[in-house]
Amino acid sequence: MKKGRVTITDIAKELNVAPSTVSRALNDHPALKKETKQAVRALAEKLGYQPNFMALSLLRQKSNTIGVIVPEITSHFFSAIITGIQDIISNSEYNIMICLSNESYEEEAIIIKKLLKIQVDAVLVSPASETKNFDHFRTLQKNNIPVVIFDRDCPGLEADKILVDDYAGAFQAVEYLIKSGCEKIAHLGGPLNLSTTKHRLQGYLDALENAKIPVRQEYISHVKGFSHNDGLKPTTELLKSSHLPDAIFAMNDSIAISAMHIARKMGMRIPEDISIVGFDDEPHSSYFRPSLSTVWQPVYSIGMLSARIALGRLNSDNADNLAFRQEVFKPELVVRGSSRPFIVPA
Amino acid sequence: MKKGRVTITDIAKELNVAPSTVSRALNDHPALKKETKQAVRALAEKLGYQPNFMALSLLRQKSNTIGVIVPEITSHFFSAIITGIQDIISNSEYNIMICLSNESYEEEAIIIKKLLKIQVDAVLVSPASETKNFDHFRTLQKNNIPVVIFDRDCPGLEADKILVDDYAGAFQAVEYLIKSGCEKIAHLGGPLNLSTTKHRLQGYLDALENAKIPVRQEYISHVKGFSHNDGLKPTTELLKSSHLPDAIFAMNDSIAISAMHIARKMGMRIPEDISIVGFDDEPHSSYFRPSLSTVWQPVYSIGMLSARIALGRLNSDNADNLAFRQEVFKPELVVRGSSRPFIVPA
DNA sequence: TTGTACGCGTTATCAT
DNA sequence: ATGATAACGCGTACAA
Repeated sequence: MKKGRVTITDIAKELNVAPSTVSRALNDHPALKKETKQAVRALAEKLGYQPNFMALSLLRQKSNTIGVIVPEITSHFFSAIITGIQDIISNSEYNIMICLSNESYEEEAIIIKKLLKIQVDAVLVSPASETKNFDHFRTLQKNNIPVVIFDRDCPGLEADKILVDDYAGAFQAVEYLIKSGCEKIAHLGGPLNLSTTKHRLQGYLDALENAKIPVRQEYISHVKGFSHNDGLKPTTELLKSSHLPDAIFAMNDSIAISAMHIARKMGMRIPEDISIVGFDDEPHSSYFRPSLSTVWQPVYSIGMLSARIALGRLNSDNADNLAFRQEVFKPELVVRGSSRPFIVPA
Repeated sequence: MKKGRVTITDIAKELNVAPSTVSRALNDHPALKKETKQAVRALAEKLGYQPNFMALSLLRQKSNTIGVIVPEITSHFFSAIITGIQDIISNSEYNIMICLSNESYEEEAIIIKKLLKIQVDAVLVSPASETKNFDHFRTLQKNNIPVVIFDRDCPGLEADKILVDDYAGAFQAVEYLIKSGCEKIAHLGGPLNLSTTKHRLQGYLDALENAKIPVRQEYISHVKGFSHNDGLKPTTELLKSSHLPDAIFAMNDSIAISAMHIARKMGMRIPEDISIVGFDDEPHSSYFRPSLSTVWQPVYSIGMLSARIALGRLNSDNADNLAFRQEVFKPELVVRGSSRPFIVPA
């Protein structure tokens, strides 16, 4: 009796053949007698033989692992993207390793070192909000590891990119607010170095300009964070000012919801006194009262496409020569109860 | 010039020493001349040497990977647990591989085969709601892979378990509803083979009995799923009946929120006409109007403790002999606006 | 103090 | 049709 797992050598000994024969039998090598093949397979089955993944990895210099780096997973946004990635990759030969940067550049850099160490075959990444320098991603590329950027762009970095047209989404949202009769529209934005929030701000600004509404700096604030609690203070300050806005366009649903919360606490009616629009269309947003108007993003598709592109790079031999892909998904405004009704003319 | 990564052999050649010497220098072997050690380390540094993870894995027969299986990650509950797990494990030498069962027994079994194949060193798992047989977990154990069960219990399976006292949480919630004056309390429950929802149902039943309130079967329904949409139909049916309940205890926040939605749609006032209490305390629940009364669970701690216990098994040599741990966290009722106020006497 | 040889499990190449 | 051997990169028992 032998301890440990059963190896091809074990099978070989038992059958009085060479290990290489066993290997060939298991891999369905054409030049092999039917009987030997069958005998080997039968015994392998009986002994519960499992190929040793690490030995193969060492031999092929390939970990069969794809790294995925996201800022966090507690929001529906990233968890849904990851679900999309999983669903594609779990049907491939690859495994996926999910890593959380906690929006920290430093942690992101550490993660990349770790992924380099375990020799991942590809990396999908949505950079931390702190990240301004992309050299750590370039390091991956220098090691022949394909990098796919999703959701948050890295200007200047050459890589496959799956993005969302945040500018268009924001523009559409603010244009709608204007058409519904709002004139004093505030924006609760995010970090300026983040492509997504930067573009949302730009969409807001351009929609105002397009309607010849002057931009007022006191209507724009930059929230330090992405969750409910982070929106409370900025909203309070905004609504305490002498010039009350009649609408708020928030950079995401969580902030929009905390804005709704504060507005109501201060005695304002939604949407009669103030319209509120978010971004992301998180599943619970439609269950608020009033239900939250927001901008929907194809989260699941973003994940699936990112994964598919990564697999494409890994499977095609001439992958290196292929031009980088840049796909931009269109978001969609979803009008609900937190903003004044307005039928866009067809 | 050589392609590929630099290995200890490369360093050895360049320095005219044996590979083993390089290995020893890098591992700070005591019996080695200071100068050789320094020379090797200097060159290793210069060449950017990185130990080959796969070679080490093969040598030690250890993947340094811990598998984590959860039903899904889009709810805050599991994503927060995973964040807790990550935070502990990322400070160890281990990597973590997150796998989604999608509440399916079949997928769970496939995942376990995959984890077995890559020879994970330990597995943390919260079983799918479909899972009734735990032999696939036992298979892991037979392969000397420690299994840590969290949140959802596996009756009859001997393993480390990190659970929550769902019974107490439910009992507390329903007892509170009774004391606040509710008499016709309905329950929107989950699958009966799931320990969590089964215990919540039992807590509900016992709290009623404890108050000598007869149980009415038409007040109990079993929701097929865990998300908002799944709660709509059961709630509608419940509230269409001739015997209207004056309270609903839902098995989780999402279902509670869809119950609030339907109740309001049918013209009921919350909490005047009907009290609603959920379970989980998802972050957005406090922002609903009225804010949702619910039962809080220490999600992050569940994750951290599960990870710590797994690491403990992996690091101690006599781990096999150690008795299995079973930790049960206490949940806590959080009374908010969706249920009638009631001050519990001190 | 350092070099040699072997093994971890597998496959590919060369030989028979 | 199948066996022997080398190689992937590293650590270590043994030899020197």
